Amino acid sequence: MARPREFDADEALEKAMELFWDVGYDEASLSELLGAMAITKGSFYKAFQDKQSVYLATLDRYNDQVVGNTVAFLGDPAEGTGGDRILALFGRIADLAQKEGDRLGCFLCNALVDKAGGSEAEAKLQAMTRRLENGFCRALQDDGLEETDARGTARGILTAYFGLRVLGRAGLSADMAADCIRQVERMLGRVR
Amino acid sequence: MARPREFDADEALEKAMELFWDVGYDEASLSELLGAMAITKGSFYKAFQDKQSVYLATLDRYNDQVVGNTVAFLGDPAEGTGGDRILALFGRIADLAQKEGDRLGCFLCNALVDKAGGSEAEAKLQAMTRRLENGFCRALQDDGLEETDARGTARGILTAYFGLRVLGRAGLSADMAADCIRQVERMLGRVR
DNA sequence: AGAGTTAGGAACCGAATGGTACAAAACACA
DNA sequence: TGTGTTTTGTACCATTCGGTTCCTAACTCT
Repeated sequence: MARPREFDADEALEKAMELFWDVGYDEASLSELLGAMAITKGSFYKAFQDKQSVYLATLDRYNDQVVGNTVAFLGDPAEGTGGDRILALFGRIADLAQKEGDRLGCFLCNALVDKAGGSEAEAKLQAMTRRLENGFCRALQDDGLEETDARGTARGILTAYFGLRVLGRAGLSADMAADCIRQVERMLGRVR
Repeated sequence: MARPREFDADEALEKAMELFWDVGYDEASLSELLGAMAITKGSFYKAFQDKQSVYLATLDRYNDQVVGNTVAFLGDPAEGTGGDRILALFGRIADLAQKEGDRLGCFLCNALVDKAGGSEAEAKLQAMTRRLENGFCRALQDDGLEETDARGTARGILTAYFGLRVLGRAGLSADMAADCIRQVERMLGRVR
């Protein structure tokens, strides 16, 4: 029984996430943020609390969507063995990074380095990291590895994952990516 | 034949590097920078050009000192085989990261994610990355690996290196670090 | 001691920062 | 067609940003 909102809050949050993902928290000024979200200051502060809470919301969004999809893919038996899924994930990331102009990297990884958003953001990021680790771990367990072995290997793979995403943001070359993936294969016991 | 400088420019640059290392480029405001360097604005702009050129100078400093030392260590036969040196380096990093309160990570890695300082900074960072890769590569060649094999493995190790440093900045646990190192051992062909 | 030169520090600059206040606009409902 | 409610946009806020100006202090050399 009042004036309806003229923008889609979810869509605006998506745009905000893309900006934070690209340039980080501080470098994303409020005016840039408003431009990306295609709303004005009034709507912004009416719909959300402030810049930081929008940042936290985008972290949640990344967790729900990107991390969620990734973990789901890692746990999907239809995509082959656990090892197959892990390698496929790395292949996708490498392909993405090689594309000219795509220098985003991983929002989780970038945000971990950024250290913005206070302790609340840090807690979210650690939870996301654990979730990713568990995704790798379960994929390995699907291949018959016992809990402790799978955990250890999963952590090694998680490390390689973050490393690859840093290099992707730095501008990864095709053969560099191929070499990285070959090492992941070695972690999976697939000697080549 | 004039008034001498009251501060050590090299020492001030060291402090500037520590600040950029910790919080990144944008988050390090000029006043914070001046506080860390223990000089006032007049001296700052007299001795250096501006904030960005100081940032670039700290990147050079990191390259000269930290990256230089690391590569020197990797190439020092007195420290054991090439594999020994690589594992020792990872062990040192893991120990450092586990220490409570040390959440700096690697300046090179942080700066790669930060994407600040323009194309000049980017060129320096890519050069540093290549230098590190070559350090790993030569260490592996010392163990008898041929050029192409060493190159591929070095890149995998470089990836693990960056991943470990991201996790270190995120707050690495002791067993997480141990698991990561175990995977590096696997890359080195030392099955365990 | 005096001249010449450079460092230091404070005042000042416009622009941009994140955030607030408020009036006008646009709707739902009676 | 009002009436009440919420959104929207604009004007405004103090603060901080990186950077400049300029005068004084401190030194070296003759």
